[in-house]
Amino acid sequence: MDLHLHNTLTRSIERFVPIEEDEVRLYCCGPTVYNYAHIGNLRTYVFEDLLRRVLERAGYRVNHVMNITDVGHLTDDSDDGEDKMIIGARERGMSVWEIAEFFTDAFFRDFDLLNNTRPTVAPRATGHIQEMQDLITTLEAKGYTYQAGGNVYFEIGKFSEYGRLALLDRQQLMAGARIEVDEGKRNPHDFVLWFTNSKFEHQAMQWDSPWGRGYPGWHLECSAMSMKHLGDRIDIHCGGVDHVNVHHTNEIAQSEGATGKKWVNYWLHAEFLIMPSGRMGKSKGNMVTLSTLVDEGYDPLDYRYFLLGAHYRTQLSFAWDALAAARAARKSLIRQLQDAHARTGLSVDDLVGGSARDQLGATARGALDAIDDAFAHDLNAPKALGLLRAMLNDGTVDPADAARVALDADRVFGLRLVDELRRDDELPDDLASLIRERERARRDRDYASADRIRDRLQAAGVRIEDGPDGTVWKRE
RNA sequence: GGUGCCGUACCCAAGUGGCCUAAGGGAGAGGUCUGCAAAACCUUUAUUCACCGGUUCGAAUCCGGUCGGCACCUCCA
Repeated sequence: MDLHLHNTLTRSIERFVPIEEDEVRLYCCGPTVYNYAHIGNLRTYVFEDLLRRVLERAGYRVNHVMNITDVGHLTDDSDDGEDKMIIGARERGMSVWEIAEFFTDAFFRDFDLLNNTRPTVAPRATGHIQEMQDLITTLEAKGYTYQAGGNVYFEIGKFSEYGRLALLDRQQLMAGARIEVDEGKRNPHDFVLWFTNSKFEHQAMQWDSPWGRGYPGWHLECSAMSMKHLGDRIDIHCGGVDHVNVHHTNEIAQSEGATGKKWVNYWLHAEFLIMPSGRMGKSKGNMVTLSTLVDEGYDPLDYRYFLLGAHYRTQLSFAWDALAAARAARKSLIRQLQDAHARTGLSVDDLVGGSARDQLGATARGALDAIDDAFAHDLNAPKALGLLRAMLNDGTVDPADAARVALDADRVFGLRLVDELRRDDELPDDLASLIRERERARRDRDYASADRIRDRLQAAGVRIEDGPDGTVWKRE
């Protein structure tokens, strides 16, 4: 399986070649834990999970690091901002440490509900203050920094490659277009490596440092933790597109400035989920969380299916209609799979285990190959999903083959299709006897009783379908 | 001002120059089945890819332009 991925560095799709033959070093920008993740944030994590699953399918061992940023960051980049963690803490009446823990737990709950694979390591920024300070010391020794107004800055003018990722022209950058210019900066795009408390008396999280008591700048943790857990050079770094211009651009400057080596070989960025009112954000008042979807009666996997229906590099508009369509589509996919399974008479384990490619019929094998090709071509999940549906619609494919291909492909889709089949394997005795009772009633043409029993089963989450071959039941 | 993305059926959406007289899903319509219901299944819905030029034997796909939508350049996936 030859992987091709879109690299933001070159704005083109490149063949993926890892540094080590069998292993991939993957760093994903994680959450800042001062509030709930919204479904826009979650789109990026589902994309990263897709990437990870495809890498593993291609045979790589993935060392996947995702940071938890539990240090507050300013509300904006000017020096008079307030720490987001403090705002969150004040609003909820908790300490900043409690806030961080609370929202980290909430984050991983959503993460799991979407069936994302947990990272190998999820390091916390507050646990890496020393590493960040060491990084500053290194940069200082190499002449990339200066101090002004109590803060330590990175001087972008000293890093000749600055802005290459974002294709920024330094002459064209609009200084202070939308933000206050920090008087202390030599260049408006210089950024803070270390804040001291000289200007922030209310900062709740502070640490001693060679530059005074304070806290780290917000780009620093990713560089420091990536280097600590993955080494000086990594294969892939990913995050949302909004990070290209500032966050990742600055991360590159400080990382490569410190090591003198090329830091990241492939940059992958997920496009945004867009609300009808524009970008989602707390301040815009258009924030939707996974809990919102669940409260509206959706399964988190309906949202995952919705996301899989669009390529990660295209903006996706959120709409309740579209989510409802995804739910219906996921249901019908499960139904097709259940039917295929039922026609084989095989156990679920037989179908999961025996998916050796060369034992499949030609059509099924061709479909599986095409699905893998789609995954390998810059993670084209929507195409792969279409191919899977087309194969399931193809009446000439042996049902056992169809089920095997579906379950195999689902190791990448992550829709828990195996679990859906297993749920059908057994029915509690009381419900089973109700079904038998209803069958007798129907034989006796006592349709009133039969309908009453059907309603009871429905209430218990079991749907009854009377077909030409008898009655079958399905879990709702 | 800079940097990108996008415009494909009623809606979402894939499309890696010829297998595209364009996947897949949703919704709609008609039908089969059925005590009823539900589900399922079948049929059906773009000779066309915003528009105009160009390159090519050949373009939805490449190039240029026009119109329209969106995002980033503020912490923000």
